Amino acid sequence: MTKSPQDPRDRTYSISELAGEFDVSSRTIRFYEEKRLISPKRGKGNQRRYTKRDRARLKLILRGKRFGYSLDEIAEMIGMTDVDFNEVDQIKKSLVYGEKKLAEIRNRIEELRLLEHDLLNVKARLEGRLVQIEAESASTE
Amino acid sequence: MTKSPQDPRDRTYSISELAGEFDVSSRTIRFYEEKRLISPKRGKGNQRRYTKRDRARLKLILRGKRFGYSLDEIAEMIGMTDVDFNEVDQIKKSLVYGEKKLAEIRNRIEELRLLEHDLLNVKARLEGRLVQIEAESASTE
DNA sequence: GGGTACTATGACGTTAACGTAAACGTGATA
DNA sequence: TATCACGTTTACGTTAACGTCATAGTACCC
Repeated sequence: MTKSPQDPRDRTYSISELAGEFDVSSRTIRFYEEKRLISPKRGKGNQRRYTKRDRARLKLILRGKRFGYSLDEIAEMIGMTDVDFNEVDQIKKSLVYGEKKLAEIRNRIEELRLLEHDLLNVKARLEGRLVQIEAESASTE
Repeated sequence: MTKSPQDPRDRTYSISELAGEFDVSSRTIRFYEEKRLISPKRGKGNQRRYTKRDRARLKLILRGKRFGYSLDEIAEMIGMTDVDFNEVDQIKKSLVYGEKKLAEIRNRIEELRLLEHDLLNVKARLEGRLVQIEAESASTE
């Protein structure tokens, strides 16, 4: 299986296509470019063309944001995926950094479980209270 | 088991105690008060005294922040825990809201798993590359 | 080739979430 | 009672992350 001249995987996107898909403004995407988080090529008339890879990157940025990471932190994380694939030291550093991030993520998952647990408790108490109120009103009818 | 006049559970905290414990500034805690996220009583000389309940609330606020929730969103969530315990409609509304939040949390857990997965992939590729480099250098020694 | 819909580049505006500094009160302690 | 360490309010400053123009080029369609 080789690539034909017009492989569908070579598809690119305009800025507003991506903006629409991910529900952010074009300005936002350009802003990410200013901050060097993403670097699309330019096509006809100097317009930005985003590859699938660019698209995946944007997705990652937005995902990071949803977890409260700042753009600077995300830039670091992304840097990790852009390691010069030949520099041994770089690779080793990236692995260490990656381990840290993994630990962080696992921590967050744990914390979310705790939060879920808290909310379930509140819910149980509220439901209990509802039953109680019903019982009371039934006894006074 | 009843409460003695000086039950240790009645312990309160000063603002800097909490600030120290949670590693935020006093200003930050006061700011949360401005935004009505927390409402400590005042003690001697008009100083803020935080109960265990206040402390738990602060913890919740900070946890929410770590997940990228804005203070306004956190205010809403907290509102849920302060429901008037006698208003049936309020309780029902809170339950619906709680369900939404639970779904959100479960989504986030899923997304974090995906992120973890992505990072593990990157890691595997980097490690593979390391082995490859070693093999190359060994063959040219 | 004229309209219209999209895009690019500035540049300034806005908002949330604090930081920082001033000016002052309070409480324990030497 | 003077000196701290800590607290209070008020107010202005700062930064990240965009929003919102204005101005101008471009592209596709009839």
